[in-house]
Amino acid sequence: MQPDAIKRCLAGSGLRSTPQRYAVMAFLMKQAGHPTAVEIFEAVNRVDPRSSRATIYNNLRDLVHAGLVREVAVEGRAARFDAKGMRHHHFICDRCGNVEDVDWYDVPRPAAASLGRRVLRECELIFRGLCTRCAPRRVSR
Amino acid sequence: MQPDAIKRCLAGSGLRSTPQRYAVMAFLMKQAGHPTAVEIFEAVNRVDPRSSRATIYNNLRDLVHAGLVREVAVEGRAARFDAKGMRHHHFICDRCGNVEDVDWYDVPRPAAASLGRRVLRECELIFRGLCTRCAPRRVSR
DNA sequence: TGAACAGATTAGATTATATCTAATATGAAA
DNA sequence: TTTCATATTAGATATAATCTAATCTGTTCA
Repeated sequence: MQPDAIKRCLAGSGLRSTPQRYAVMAFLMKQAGHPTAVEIFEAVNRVDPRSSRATIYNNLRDLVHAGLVREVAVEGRAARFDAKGMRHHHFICDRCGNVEDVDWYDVPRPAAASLGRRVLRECELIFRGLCTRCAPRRVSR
Repeated sequence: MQPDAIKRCLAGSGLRSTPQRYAVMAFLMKQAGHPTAVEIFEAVNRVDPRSSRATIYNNLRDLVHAGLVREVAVEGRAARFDAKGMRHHHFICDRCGNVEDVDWYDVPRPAAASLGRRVLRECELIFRGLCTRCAPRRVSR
């Protein structure tokens, strides 16, 4: 069990462990950034068991549905994915579309009255602006 | 809201007032929901000056860039748009993808340390779950 | 008022992203 | 092992958005 945390993780969510699915999960867990489906496709195929595009998308859908992976929609660009490790918020760059993590802190929930009959599953806080690479260097003044 | 207000609004953002652009803005301002680009395309063309798909997308891009309209990316679905009227948060339905408004309340900003060199423009709070139509009806009353 | 022209519009092609199909293969339970 | 529900595959298809290059138009200013 301890030798393979990923397999346990998949089994615990009722997902069969296949080389392709395992590779996607392993890649996302060791990855610091927030790759797109195509980037994941290329990365896992660079190693070995060749995964088709459909398999990557299928597995990402299943992993998101199982709550192991988070999908971040970015307007005008491909969605990005990350393994749900430590809780965190997301910063999306206006300029390059990159997604970066921001330390997690608690967010106040809305008043019951403004939710009405809606069933709240989660609150997501997204920051927008210029990411580390796109922000202008500070100029002494 | 008088028709002139829209023209002033556009001019104030350095945007020329054209029948097509005006129609997009007018539609979004009188619209309670969060239509997709295609829905806007169909709605404004149902009235009169025929707008091409490209014009709808161009104008939406310009209006978003001018800060008059907000774009909401929804994973796996088309983006949705609304005129920035009163500040509000968004609720995205897990099941149908609909976007609904939630009363606005202030969100605490992250600590400067966790932003680093990043330039923060805005904080966006997104709620997820089941929308009014998709939530199961309450049994007891 | 009416040129002039920067900016806007157009139809349709193109690109980008994601899903579907149906034939085949495989993990894991028994 | 055998079994079979589940997963994978290549390629086609669907959907969302952008691009192209020809044409048109709002606004400015003489």
